Amino acid sequence: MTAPIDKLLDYAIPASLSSFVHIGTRVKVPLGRRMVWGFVLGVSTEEREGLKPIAEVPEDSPFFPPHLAAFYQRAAAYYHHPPGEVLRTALPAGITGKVQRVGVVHEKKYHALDAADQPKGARQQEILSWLRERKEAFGSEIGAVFPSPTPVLKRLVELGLVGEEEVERRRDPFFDLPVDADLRPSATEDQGQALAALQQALAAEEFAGFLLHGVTGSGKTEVYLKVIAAALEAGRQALVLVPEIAQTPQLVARFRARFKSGEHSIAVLHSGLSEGERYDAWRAIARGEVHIVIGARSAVFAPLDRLGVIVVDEEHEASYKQAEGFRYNARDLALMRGQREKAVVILGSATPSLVSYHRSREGFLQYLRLHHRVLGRPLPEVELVDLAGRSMEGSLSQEMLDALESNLQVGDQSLLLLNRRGFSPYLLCRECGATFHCPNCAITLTYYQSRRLMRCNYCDYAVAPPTVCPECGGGQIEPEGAGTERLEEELTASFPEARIARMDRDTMTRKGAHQKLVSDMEQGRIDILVGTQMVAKGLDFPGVTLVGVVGADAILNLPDFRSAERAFSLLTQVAGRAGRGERPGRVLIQTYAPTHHALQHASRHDYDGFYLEEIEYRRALEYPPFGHLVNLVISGIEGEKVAEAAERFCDSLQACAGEEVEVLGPAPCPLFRLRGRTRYQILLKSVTRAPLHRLLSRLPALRSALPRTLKLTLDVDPLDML
DNA sequence: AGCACGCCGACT
DNA sequence: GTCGGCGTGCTC
Repeated sequence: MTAPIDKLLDYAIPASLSSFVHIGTRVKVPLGRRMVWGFVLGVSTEEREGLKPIAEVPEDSPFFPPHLAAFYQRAAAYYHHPPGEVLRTALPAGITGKVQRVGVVHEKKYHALDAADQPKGARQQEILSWLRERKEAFGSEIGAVFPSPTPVLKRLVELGLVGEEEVERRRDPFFDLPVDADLRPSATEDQGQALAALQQALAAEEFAGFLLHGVTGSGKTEVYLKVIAAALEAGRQALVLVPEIAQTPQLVARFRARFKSGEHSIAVLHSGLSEGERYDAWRAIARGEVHIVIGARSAVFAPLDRLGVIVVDEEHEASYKQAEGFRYNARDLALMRGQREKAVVILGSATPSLVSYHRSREGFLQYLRLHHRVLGRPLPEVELVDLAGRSMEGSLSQEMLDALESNLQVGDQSLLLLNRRGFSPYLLCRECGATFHCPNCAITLTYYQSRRLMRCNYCDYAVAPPTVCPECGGGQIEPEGAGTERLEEELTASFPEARIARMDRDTMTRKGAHQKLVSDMEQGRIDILVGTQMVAKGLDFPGVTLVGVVGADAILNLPDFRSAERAFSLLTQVAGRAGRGERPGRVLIQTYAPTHHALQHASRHDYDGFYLEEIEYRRALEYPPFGHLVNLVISGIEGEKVAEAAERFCDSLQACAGEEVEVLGPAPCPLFRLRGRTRYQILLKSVTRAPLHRLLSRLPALRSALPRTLKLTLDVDPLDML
């Protein structure tokens, strides 16, 4: 059922429906007093008393091939999440709700019949001879050549010269987009070696997991393209996961360029699709018409039947983890799926997650390295700018200003990273020190000068900034610290002649905004691009020779055991944006902690050095990859009750836990209040997974002791614990 | 989730 | 004497 019920329910198959009910079919069934949508995960011929019958099987079934039923259930079991909710996440939206919001769209398709007759009308002759040439065509295709052809076609059908049929039409937003020219560079030596290993594994038709570790600009995409071509050649299919499609238009464009010929169909799944487009893409995949699926994390559930290759690009990205509801990690599920379907799984990254790198050293993943940038381009030189003891007027040091100035002089582009949205992270009363907090969340309100408001970045609460301090009545309320909006303003003041643009969640909301900014950068219409971590990802601008990181410390200082890893990875990624063209790049990182190991190793492009140092911290604390974590969050409106219940719940967990599982907490979450709810967390830690899963399987029983007004959320393998 | 049941206070 | 608040339990 698409309801949060922990178990699967059994229904009788009425004789009249028996030939339509298979694994993967969508069915309407009675549940209590209502009718709900469900999906068939298993079929049995055994007779059983007392089952309610399936009420209806719609025409658009089946939705997924039989072997995926087991995969979905495995995912549900691993994350201890109700199978129905898993299906709701996995399948396209709009088919499981009360109202059927999407449906099949039909279109007329015409074909010339075998008849020598010529019609009398000129228009009829014109269209018929065109159609005889083409053999068959959709109504819309004919309409594109001849204006309003429908009445003419109707007459031709009546005359028996043309046949028509209703066919299902796939809504495809990429259908009309122009395709770039395909460049097929020959493989470098590194790429050749990686490809040989991958193709051998593909030919073996067994599961094989790879970590493709290639510095930025080393040509990982070309490796993906070539392996996928080999898989298609062998009659198998490919699944490509990317962190966020909207941010990787260049990658999608290269796939479309390479596989544009009619024989291979690509489906692109992403959050920007309408429900109808998503539904159509899903159905086309389920019918076996699609050979390559490119998509964000939920594409890991796509109903491909003969998978040969799964690519997880930028595997270290946190966006592979769904942060609410069914909290799965698409990278981990991709490995699970690859094992079940005997596919080759490639995790690609310039900065692999510590966990994946560790798994490659342990032998679970085969390690492939691309050492060099293509065309022998050098990695940029990185300098750390120590801010300690300086007084700066704005956010930028003299070194940074000088570097920007000289880059402007020679006409090169610069990229500045500041991982903070808005104008300033908070407003401060100069007289009494008051700051302004979100009433729903334990966080200061970010000040947005352009819109004259203070906004919570977590719950979107917004309010006009006060002109007098509500605490002391003083009138000196000023922004403290800087976000991208303020940085953009500072730059405009320092470099009035420069063309400056900003890229963050606030400027990228309009449809096509991202595309426009990318093309402006590519065409050299921007001198300085300011942005949040968005600018660090997936973009390839050959004109950028200077990258500046304005506040490295904001990334380092999050209260999370992974903050060093995240900082190393983000800094390395953004540094890799410099010098991808003909001229070498340069990177400046401003920090108050220049000796931090993440910064030191990032500045030397030394992944292994970082790994060897960071892995010892993890080992000492039994954090991943040495221990496995589950984060339990108990939340509710009334803070007192939550604290009390969390305490009691923790005790009962402790009582069940046994020796191997450590139960830590309860502790207030770093975001103690979020969207009006008070939150406590309990962390479970274990060196092996089995005892952890045993404890979690007792959770439904333990949960019933919690008051129903409180919510318990469960996060297996959490990525952040805020 | 969504629906029914059941137990308490406030009203015609 | 009944209407409706929400805490609790169940759904093949």
